[in-house]
Amino acid sequence: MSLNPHQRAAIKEINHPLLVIAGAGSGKTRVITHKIAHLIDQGLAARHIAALTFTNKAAREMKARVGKLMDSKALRGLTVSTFHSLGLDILRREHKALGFKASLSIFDEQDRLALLKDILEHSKHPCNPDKLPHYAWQIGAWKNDCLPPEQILAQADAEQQPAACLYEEYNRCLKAYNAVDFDDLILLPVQLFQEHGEILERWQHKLRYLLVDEYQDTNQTQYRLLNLLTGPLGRFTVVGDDDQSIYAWRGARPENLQRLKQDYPRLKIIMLEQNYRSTGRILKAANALIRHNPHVFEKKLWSAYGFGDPIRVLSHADDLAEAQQIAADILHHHFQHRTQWHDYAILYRSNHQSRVFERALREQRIPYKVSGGPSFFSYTEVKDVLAYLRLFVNQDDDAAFLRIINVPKREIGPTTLEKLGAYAQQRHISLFSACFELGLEQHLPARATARLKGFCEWLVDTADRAQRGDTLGVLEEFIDRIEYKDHLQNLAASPKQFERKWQNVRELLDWLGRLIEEEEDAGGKDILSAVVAKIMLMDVLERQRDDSAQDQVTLMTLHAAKGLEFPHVYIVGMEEGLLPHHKSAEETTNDTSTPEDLYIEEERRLAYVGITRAQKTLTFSYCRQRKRYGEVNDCQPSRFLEELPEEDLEWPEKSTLSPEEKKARGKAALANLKNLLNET
DNA sequence: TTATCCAAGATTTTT
DNA sequence: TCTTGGATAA
Repeated sequence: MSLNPHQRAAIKEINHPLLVIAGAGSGKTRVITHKIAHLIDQGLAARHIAALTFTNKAAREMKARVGKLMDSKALRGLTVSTFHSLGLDILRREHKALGFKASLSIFDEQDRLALLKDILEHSKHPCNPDKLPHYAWQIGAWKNDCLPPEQILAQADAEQQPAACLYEEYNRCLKAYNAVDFDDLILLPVQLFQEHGEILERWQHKLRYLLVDEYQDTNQTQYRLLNLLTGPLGRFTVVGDDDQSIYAWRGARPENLQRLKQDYPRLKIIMLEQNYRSTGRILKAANALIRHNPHVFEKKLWSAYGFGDPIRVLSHADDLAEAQQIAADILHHHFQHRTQWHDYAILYRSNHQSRVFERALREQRIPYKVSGGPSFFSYTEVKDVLAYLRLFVNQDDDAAFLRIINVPKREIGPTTLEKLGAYAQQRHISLFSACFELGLEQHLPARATARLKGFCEWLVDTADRAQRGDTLGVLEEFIDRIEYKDHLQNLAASPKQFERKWQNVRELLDWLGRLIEEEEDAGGKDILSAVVAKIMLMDVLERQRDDSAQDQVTLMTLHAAKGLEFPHVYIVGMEEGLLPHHKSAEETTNDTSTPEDLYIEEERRLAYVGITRAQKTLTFSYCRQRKRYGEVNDCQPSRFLEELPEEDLEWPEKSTLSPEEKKARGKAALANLKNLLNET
């Protein structure tokens, strides 16, 4: 397909910083990939170009698509990666300037929580242990806003003071463990560049043009990184859509779109409004819905395709009926129109809604896949094995140490660890180092010390052999040696569960094998270290590479659906309280500026994302009653249904209430709920 | 140190 | 309703 004039303009514009406002389905990935090709044609070497995405999947896809445009020789050295991978790359190369060793560990969310808990238990912070998740969230939020501890401590009010102290202590511990968390992968490079002009210059020299996908999802720190890397000239193209910003709750700052105008006066803005995905009617509905949000960049999607079928709105007695009828509807439609199963998607607000649909689809013998859900790396067995690997690479990684020191059982229990921890804390050293200190024997019984030492020696020995060669062989052997398989068998509730867990371990090892090979081919040193760091940044989607080829109905959350498209889309659970979801009382009080409105706006964008996934037909559904946590509740249809053009809806059960009455009811119900939450 | 029971809490989640 | 983690007993 050829490019339209706007797309072509976006590709040719290379002398000004460029913002492309790209509506859903307007071919934004095509713009980025063609622009990379264009830049190379203009004589800029591929190694000076970087395209940044948020997910591994997006990066992979982009790589594949550029690969189709140009031959691989011209693309050598091109960077197409996630923000986090780029950050890791920078950290691994510049670790000395930041005072880290090359063998970094990466802490995930669980590691962060465990570390914070440990800090609270071992030192006398004035923090309430019950609010641990809140502190973890707060620290992440500060890091996403590019605010290091020193700055927070200086400006924190009395209420924030405890969390600020905790933040500082937490960072100190990370440093001591030679570890960074996910947010540090962006924040530390920013700090590095701010403090070391010569290093920044080197990187600016290396990366001379940056392209960013899903720009509306950048947070403050990522924006700053972009700022620094592209320099005052602003050699970048960023592509985004403010209407598809659905990650503000995670620190994304869609206002980064507007900020560009102020920070780069030379900025050019190009709008892509022609949609190559949906029927006119679906776009009309999407435009109508999103008009209810305030806009800085007015845009209106249009399509050269036909107007299409009316949008259906189905009403059901309860969630069970909803699932069964939609399964029946898909079955019927499938046979009537001779479609493929993968033409259908069922989208919902929250994961727990998938259950009842899974059952209904199974009963109708409709093949399906559930996308999303728990990440591969959230499984205990995967985390355990990874913890061992992290320790092989970096023995000071206390989070990993604590995780597996007694897994499988080695008769090293809480009492021993308690004493070891206190000792390590007092000497300001890692748990691993503490095991070898002579002074430790005064605090612990000889048997316990011997066991600890024995384990540590084995660890060093294994790590050594793994680093010297036949890395994968050593890894296979160590799984055997610690009798992890037996451990899983003992732990598992059923043979089936055991099978699954063991399978996960095998899969992890397969991956490691592949990554090790890749790394060896690339001729890198420190192979194990590189591989372990890389695997921490991967996600479950990597596994589904093969799945996607199968003919199955897709079930997923609206969040997960961003960037995808399906001929026939069902958006289910269109109810007040579910699709605008009710927020917890705590969060409501946290925000300062009209939180209620901002919140509804993001929920509306979520609905917008859902609608714009549909190519040919779109069906909404809601329940009059829904079972929640075992309790039956009455539901009202979502206010968003009222915001769609009535003449395009086929809504047989539309209630007799006027829109105003409904809106009032919805608001009242929400207010009521908030009061209830506040009181308790 | 390990096994078992009970209570709390349950949006979304790119890395 | 279901899962997960913490407290308690053996």
